[in-house]
Amino acid sequence: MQGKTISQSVIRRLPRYYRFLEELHREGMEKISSRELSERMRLTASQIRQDLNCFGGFGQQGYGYNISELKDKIGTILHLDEKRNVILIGVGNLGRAISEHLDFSRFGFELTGVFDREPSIIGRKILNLSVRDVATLREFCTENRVDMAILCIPRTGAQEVVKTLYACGVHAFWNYSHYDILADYPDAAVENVHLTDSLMTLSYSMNEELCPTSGSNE
Amino acid sequence: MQGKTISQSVIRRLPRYYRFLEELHREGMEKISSRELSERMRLTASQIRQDLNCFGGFGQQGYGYNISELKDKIGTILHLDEKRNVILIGVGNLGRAISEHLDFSRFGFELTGVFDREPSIIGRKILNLSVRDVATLREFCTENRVDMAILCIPRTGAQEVVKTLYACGVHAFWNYSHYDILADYPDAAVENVHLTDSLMTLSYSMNEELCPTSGSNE
DNA sequence: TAGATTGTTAATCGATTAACAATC
DNA sequence: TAGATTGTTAATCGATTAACAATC
Repeated sequence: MQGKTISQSVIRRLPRYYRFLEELHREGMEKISSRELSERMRLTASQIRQDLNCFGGFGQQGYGYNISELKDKIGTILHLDEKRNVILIGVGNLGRAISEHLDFSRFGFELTGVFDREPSIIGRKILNLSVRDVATLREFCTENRVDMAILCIPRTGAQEVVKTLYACGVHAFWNYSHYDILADYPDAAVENVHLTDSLMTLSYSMNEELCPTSGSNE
Repeated sequence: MQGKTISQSVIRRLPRYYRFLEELHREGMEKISSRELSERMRLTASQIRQDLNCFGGFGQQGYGYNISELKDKIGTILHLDEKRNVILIGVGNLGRAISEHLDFSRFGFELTGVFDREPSIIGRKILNLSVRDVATLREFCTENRVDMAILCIPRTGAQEVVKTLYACGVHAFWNYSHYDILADYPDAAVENVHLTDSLMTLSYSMNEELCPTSGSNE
């Protein structure tokens, strides 16, 4: 379908476009030009048109872009309209927060299984699901379709769990652990969330002089 | 001190260097060459040397880099050795998870205040801190030094809170809300964490054919 | 010293921006 | 039709990679 492969830079901007378009749609706006969108998103109109044209001509000369239509088009590109089953491994603070805080269904995901290895946690309820023993993971994945796994466990546990999951055909991971999945499974779909990296980046920038005007070149 | 400004691409790689060096240090390794580090991190040796040389010559010809020393140098660049006070706004699932899951002290941060607006939550304990009424935020920030705020509240609440905080001199934000702080305060130090963007990116990549070998150019 | 590996300059590559013809 | 704004090509910019002289 797509002629060329899409660069990572473009892909990483798509969710942001989607969020902005969702918001504009909610506000009742019908159309928008690349110029106006560029001002709101603080990027260039050129970039927006380039990005969108990776996927086809979604706009109309002299008019702009239909917001609702464009939002849906990007949603389709992101596969948000497909139903996928997700399981969560690790029901600590983070796992519980992610599963209860995020509305997965907005993105086509449904949480269908929740696992932990702590006996004291197994059997508890998370949303409408009772926490299963991670020892039964293989069994669960063979009996149920699982499209993606969220890993909220430490690095060591993650390696073991991914091995099991990958063997069962689960090749997509939302990885909050620091285990480097791609090193072992280069063809897996992996999205790493390194909260500590983000915190360190902030740490760097908060102490830099925030004076873009001071241009001493000596 | 620094001759040139450091590009965002370089800065974003620093935490990852730090993590890898920490791990190598823990494993007891003493020195490493840019080539070996490049293999472990899956990037080029050139890039590593370029990146590090933005901040000075940390290596030694014919030898490589001293791991412990380099780790500390990068830690200093990231200001991880400075003590900063942090407050958390919003003690829902996410706020609680972040404050209890992450060890802030590893990065020089100390959590000194926790706020919410829900009467049912105010007064509860998070770590060793009892949750304060967000109405007392201004008071707290004038009486105590606050270097950074973590925002785990919805967009609407965030706008209000940032206004108060910014006026009190808090100019750094770890922002889990979808409120666009930089639009209103362009000189603030902001690190946005958009978990949903990450999820959408994964959604995109998990359905792409993961066949880098298939090179049909038609 | 010879070997290894950095620091740094030059070459390449890719991503962003600018420009403008196409077209609604 | 005239005006607006896209889609797309060309120009620019920045980041990555390669190469190699400096040096431990």
